[in-house]
Amino acid sequence: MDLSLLIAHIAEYVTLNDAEIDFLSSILIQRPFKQGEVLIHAGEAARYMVFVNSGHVMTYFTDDDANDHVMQFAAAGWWAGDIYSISHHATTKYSTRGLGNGEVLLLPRIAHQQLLEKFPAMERYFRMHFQNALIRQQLRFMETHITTAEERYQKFVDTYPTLERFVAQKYIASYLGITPQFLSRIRKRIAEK
Amino acid sequence: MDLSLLIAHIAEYVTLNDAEIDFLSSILIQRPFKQGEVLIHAGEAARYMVFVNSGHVMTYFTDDDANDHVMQFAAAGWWAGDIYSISHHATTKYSTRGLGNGEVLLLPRIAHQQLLEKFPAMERYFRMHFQNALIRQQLRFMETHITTAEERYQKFVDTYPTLERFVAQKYIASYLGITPQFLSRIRKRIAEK
DNA sequence: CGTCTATTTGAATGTACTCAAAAGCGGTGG
DNA sequence: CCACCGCTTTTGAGTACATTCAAATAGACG
Repeated sequence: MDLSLLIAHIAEYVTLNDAEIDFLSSILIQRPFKQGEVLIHAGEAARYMVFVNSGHVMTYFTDDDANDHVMQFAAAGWWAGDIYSISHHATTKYSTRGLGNGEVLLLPRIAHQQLLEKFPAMERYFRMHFQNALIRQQLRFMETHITTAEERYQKFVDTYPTLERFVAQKYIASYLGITPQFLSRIRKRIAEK
Repeated sequence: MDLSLLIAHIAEYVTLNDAEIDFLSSILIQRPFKQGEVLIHAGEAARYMVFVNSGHVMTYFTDDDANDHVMQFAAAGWWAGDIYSISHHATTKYSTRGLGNGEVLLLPRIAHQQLLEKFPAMERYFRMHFQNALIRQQLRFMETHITTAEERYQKFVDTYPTLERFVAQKYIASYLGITPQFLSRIRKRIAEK
């Protein structure tokens, strides 16, 4: 199993010893996926944290009118999924789906708790990880207040230049908080420049 | 110094021993504030984490056109302020200001780091705190995508029923991501029902 | 090739914004 | 105590950004 990406990610925050790496490698589950495959289904009890090893995934929820709302796109080297359901052990409202082919590492909920209890370094790692995730989320939130949809789309293209090849525009629209029709018009406007 | 609120908040997640409580009490700074007083100024190096002991505060940034954008309201028992600047030791773009009279506890940046290094329980506490803060922030973000301004205002009133007495409507409007004029119209519409 | 879904385009509509002015409100000084 | 000043809130009119509904076109996949 290839843990190098995850270990590199952790090493940005804390130094791991061999015992920690061994434990990690003993609890993680390798899970390849294909284009469009759903890895976590809404309605399930949340059993796993999801780390993207290669490719991309998206986490989204489906409302009563069967419209999907994308919470997050995650590229290789990112954590994905619905933290709420993991931390509260509740059924999740969010599904996580592969975009293109790739692979995720699944960290079972119980194993995650053991990891945190056994290894202070891992507690520290996740503290820093959540702290930074919160910072990014706050930034994204503030930006939606002060930018137009066109500016957000431009920024999205800059941030995820490869993603448009794998994911339907309607999901990008949803991620940006606009309708697919309006994204189509934005793209037309940009193309005409 | 009254640490009871903070200790109660921590106790929701972890159990503290006397050494931890003593250390906490030795590093925290009590800081009363009056209506409208600015506790953290944008442009400063971020020196403190801010815990609200009584009253309310808001954290906001001021754009080039001198418009304020409210990131967060915090009631007693909440942490406030710009985590980014604390964790990256950068000057902050956000100010934090008292609403009504009250008191905050300031946790100096360095002391916070010592706290995390010395006491695994505190590392655990902040991991859980940031994790939950991230969950709430994600929820708030998704909700802005699928609700109208009127629904968000209604929810705001339900969540912070006392806050409207202390804070100018234009700040509530900013928090909701709308203009003060439009909030005024929303309130009129609701009153007519 | 045919079917299903996604995207594009058009037209009408709605939500929220901008600009502008009036009214309200709170504090300060004469 | 009240008159004035500055700031907030309200109201009005016009506008822009984004949505909805509907239909046509394009793409993907068996």
